Amino acid sequence: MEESTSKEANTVRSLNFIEEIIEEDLRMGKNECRVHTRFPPEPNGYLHIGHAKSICLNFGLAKKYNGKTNLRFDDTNPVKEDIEYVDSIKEDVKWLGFDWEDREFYASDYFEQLYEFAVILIRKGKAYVCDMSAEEMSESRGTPTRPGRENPYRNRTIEENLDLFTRMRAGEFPDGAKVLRAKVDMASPNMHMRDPVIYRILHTSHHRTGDKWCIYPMYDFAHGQSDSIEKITHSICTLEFEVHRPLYDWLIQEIGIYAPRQIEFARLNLSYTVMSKRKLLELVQEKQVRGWDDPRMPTICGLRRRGYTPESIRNFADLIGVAKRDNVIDISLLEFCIREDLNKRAMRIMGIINPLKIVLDNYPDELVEEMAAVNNPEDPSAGSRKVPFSKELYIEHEDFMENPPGKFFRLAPGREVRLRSAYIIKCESVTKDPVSGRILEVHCSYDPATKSGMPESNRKVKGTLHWVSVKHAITAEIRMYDRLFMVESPDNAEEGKTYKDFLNPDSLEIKTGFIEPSVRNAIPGQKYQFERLGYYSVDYDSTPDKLVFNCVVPLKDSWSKKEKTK
RNA sequence: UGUCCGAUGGUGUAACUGGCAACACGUCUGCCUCUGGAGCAGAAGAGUCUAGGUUCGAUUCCUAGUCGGACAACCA
Repeated sequence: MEESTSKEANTVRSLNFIEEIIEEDLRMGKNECRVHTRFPPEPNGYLHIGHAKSICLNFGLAKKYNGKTNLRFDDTNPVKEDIEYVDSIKEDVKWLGFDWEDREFYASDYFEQLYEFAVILIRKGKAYVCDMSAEEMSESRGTPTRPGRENPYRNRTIEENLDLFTRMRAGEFPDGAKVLRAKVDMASPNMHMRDPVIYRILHTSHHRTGDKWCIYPMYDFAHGQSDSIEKITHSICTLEFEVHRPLYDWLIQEIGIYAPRQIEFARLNLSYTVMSKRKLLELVQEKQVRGWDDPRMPTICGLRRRGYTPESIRNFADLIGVAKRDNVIDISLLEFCIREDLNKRAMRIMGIINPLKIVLDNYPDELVEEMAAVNNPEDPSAGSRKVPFSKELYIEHEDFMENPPGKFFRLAPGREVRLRSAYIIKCESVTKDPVSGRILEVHCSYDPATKSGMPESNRKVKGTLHWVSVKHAITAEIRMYDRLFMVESPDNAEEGKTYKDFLNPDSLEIKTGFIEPSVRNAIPGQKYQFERLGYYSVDYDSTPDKLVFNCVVPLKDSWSKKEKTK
């Protein structure tokens, strides 16, 4: 005991590289020793498990160092954004268990300020209005290995630029006619420094600012400054923004405002799924799945609907760690997290998915007994419930074999087996369809002395089966899910193939199950362990008349695994 | 043929900042069990991309190379 506590005390968890940077900054007394992070989504899609990693990171860091985290929407592109997405993002962050308090911000809140920043740049001769078309611009920008060319508009006077930019804002020019560019260095080895566009004309109304603006800042001109305005101390983002950092630094330096410290980490990849907003959107639009919250989707709302808990996702985010190298996390780690959580909390019930009828020949025809069943062996406080037992029962079809192999511990002719929370039964005979040879029902005898809880019930038998009384069972729709893709990395498609070629045609299987009556009033979101099968969550489609369950994750099954590897 | 970033078991992350590699998932044994779940006990699995160098000593530092990733949207 003492040893174990001292062992735990000695296991000081090592810091990840971001925590190391933060602690170093704290030691140096930077930012008055504040830690202030932010989660900055663009409201143009639903959040997925990769965002969950970032959310847990940002909010977790602030919590650890007594700081704050803002929720800020980087809503600089009205053509792709929508209020639907901001609502879903807020819901998802909240559901994950994080609170941004009163700090819900929008880059669009800063449009006026950003405009002023642009004017500062123009006045300093560090920005100019450019009339080139997108094609011309891309042509003159060069390539990563070849420097770009300077263009004639680069040398417009400050006065002319000021005038033109004012008229851009006033709506004098059509979309695409002009842009405002930062004047940095057309020969920079970093493409982002080759006079990047910082404002474009878009006569599109914005979900928050309406028609107030017809010019909108580019992300690169809004993101860093927004962090600066919010006095973010550590701007944590994914690796692909590493090359943008010199631009952000340049902008902030030239404008002369507070400089946050940007730290980049590797985004999450999960095996057997895709993680890009674009691809997830395609799956939704092409109806490959039933929507953003389809339980097969790696979206947060999909995982929620599937039956994942916020705790399990937070724990997952914790276990995967943070680093800069590319990674692909095995989906089995996510599954481990939800099993671990639900094992401690989910009520156990009995349900049959592939029914096989058994008849207890020596059981009184009309008798119904109420069997006491433990709700959760992991949690004594969960109590117990009554489950009706009668002469005719359903068991799982896979739990019976006529000619079983060696290590089969379940029901077979002449064999005894325990019915969970009930009696030990013995298989006496099998009735088959004379034509097809299919097993119709199995006849058994029960041993009245072995009722669960009774003194003589301790007899050891090899197997225990779950069951449900035929006349008391309620039916339910059971949605079984398999991985969405058949290969580990659907993104790495060989020539001529796309991730969609690897979609698993059997990722959804709908079955009708027979469930014990105690769950009749189950409400959507309620989670259960169907004993010996897996964890199931009541779907939103469920009604009192028609229960619908989602299989969250099956229980580990060392028997079927052994069979499969044979 | 550029710039930046990275490289540790099947996977992910560590290694107290130079002292012969740890934790978790997964895998495999055994025990236990009225869930073949859970739990318990144990095992296998990397000598840290390569080659040099510094050092008594390198996963940690230096150099060169190899491999992988990111970057050429009026997207974010």
